[in-house]
Amino acid sequence: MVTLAEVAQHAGVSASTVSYVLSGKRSISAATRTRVERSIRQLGYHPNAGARALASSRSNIIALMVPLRTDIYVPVMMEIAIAVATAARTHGYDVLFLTGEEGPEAVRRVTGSALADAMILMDVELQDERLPLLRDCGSRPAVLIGLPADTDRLTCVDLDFHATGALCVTHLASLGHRELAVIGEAPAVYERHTGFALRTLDGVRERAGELGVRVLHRPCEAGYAAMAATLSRIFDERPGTSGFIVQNEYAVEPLLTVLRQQGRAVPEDVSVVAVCQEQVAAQASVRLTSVAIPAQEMGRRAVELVVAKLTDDPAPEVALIPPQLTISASSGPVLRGTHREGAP
Amino acid sequence: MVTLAEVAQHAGVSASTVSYVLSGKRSISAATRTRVERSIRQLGYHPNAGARALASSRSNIIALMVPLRTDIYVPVMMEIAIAVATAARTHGYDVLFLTGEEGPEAVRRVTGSALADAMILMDVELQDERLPLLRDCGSRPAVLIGLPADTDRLTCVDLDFHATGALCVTHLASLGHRELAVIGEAPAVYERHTGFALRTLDGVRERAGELGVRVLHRPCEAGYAAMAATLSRIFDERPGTSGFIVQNEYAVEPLLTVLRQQGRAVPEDVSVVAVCQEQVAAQASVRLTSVAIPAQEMGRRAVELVVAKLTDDPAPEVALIPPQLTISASSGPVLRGTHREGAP
DNA sequence: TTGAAAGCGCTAACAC
DNA sequence: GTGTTAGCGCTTTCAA
Repeated sequence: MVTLAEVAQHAGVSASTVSYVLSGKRSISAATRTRVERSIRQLGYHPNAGARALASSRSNIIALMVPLRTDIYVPVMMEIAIAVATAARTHGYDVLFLTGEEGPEAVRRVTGSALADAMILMDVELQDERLPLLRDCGSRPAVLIGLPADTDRLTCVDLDFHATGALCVTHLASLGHRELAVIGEAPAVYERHTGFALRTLDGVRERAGELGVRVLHRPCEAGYAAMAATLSRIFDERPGTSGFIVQNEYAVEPLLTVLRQQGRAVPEDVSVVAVCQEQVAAQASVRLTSVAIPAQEMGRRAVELVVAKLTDDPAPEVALIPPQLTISASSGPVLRGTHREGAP
Repeated sequence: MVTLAEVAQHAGVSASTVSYVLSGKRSISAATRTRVERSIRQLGYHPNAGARALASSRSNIIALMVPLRTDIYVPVMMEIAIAVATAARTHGYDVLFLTGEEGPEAVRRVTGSALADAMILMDVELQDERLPLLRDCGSRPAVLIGLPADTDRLTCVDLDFHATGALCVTHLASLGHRELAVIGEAPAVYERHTGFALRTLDGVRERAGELGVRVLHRPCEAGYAAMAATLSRIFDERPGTSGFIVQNEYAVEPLLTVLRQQGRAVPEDVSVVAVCQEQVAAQASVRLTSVAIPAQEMGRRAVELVVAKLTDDPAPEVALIPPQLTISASSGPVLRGTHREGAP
């Protein structure tokens, strides 16, 4: 293993000079810098991470806590995780991959051992048990991807799901739809008070109230059978339903398929607006009007906020990303008054 | 920050005693151990990771390199990653999350800086450019999830895809199918010589040769349009095709849908066997006869192998997991000689 | 069964 | 612009 001392000797300078060439924390003459850099390259020197962390009390590691659950759509989680890792590297950080399994204990362990300089948490619940810990140890900054109920002294990034819900309703209402249904995430997601699902619903209801349209909300498990059952109940209760908002990637294709089987054409008979990953909207059997989950941007901004807090020390803030509606083939104006029962 | 020295003082023992209580590397009297443990708890002590890494030259971190690509099914990647992280924790390791983006340079960086004690690589290609580096620095063990062309001095874990391909053919042939088609991964996956896709194909062809059945292989992009085109070509070329092997999670549902649209009933007219994640097989619109990708087991075994190499120093080995065929509703005996063109 | 002390490789004052 | 040096907090000989 090549050490800094060996590089220093090889270049004929002191250890601190090598260190400063590496960190750029003080000015170095061009000649010295060149010499040192050549030695580094020739010897294949890599600074020892442990030593550096010990001496500087900075590990250059950001911990990322991902949920273990798979009822929230996995590709989005992965897209965020990869965006975090990629963005972190551009700032000189590596990413430690923690699963939610350990719960709050992981926060204690990682901050306590100075393993990571900061944390990014995904899948935050409204009353998350990890939050008190994060609020305290202010020295180790944290950024949440998601929005808890109380954001006091917390930094958060998320899609503005409230605005997203409202936007979907506005779009459908503008096409003339007066009876809407929200096909939601699996019941478990609501039961554990996941912020994004509830906030979307709030936005939907608020705007629906303003515009005088009716809304029915139904959580939905993955799969075709579950979807068929859900749709039956919806049309039983509200036969006039003509607009769907679906926030559940696993439910998108089942929804389209079951509607087709029932002889309801999209968008002639019913319109569908999805809140989902862009790829899902594009590859569905009907190209979907949708609000995309900006996973990459969320990951990238989380890193930027973390790095900012590590560098300066700005006030906590909540960064909400405005939703963008992409209008495509699954939504259109109300065309027919009645649904042709049993039509092919 | 509480240090080991403070714990020692609080417990009235020397620093080394505290260290040995923690590591268990020498015997400690029950009384001393109790006293030290109490102090640790009272003071909320967590060993400093950097200091520990520096002194012991072990970081207790395993680096996991995940692919950036999303043409291989993301939920499987995530399942493996989570299994790795979970298994690693049970052995006292944390996981560093590296994306393939940096390529071989990441290997150099992580091993050079002693950031990680070992590496696990996913999405290995037949001729992977990271392999030479791994073979060299023998001190830092590596385990591949996947199988490159040359496994000399390398440790690998993977599903036995060759046997998987053979197993699928055997099953379909035993049901009387004589003309098979393989719906494969996206062309890009084959073009970059990804081992698992090619090995499956080898297994399919070998067994098909032995059993005298014909096989057509078609890579397939995600989406319904691509699938419709692919199926047309297959049935044009081999109208008698009655058995499908699909190895592409993104293609599963499109395949079933397009077959249905063409009036080909599953399994009455054609049988389908999938090589895919268990969840996909279970939630498809027809419950699929399939060989599951044992993602969790792969992740877990990769960690076990890494830990073993870190502990003892066993010879490199290749661990292939035998495939398990689950017979379900999508495969059955050949029933009809001819396909009813245009039937509903 | 325990303690004392010498590093591990690097950073960052403090000197010049 | 550069060198000297005192730690950072832990592990692990060596001694007792």
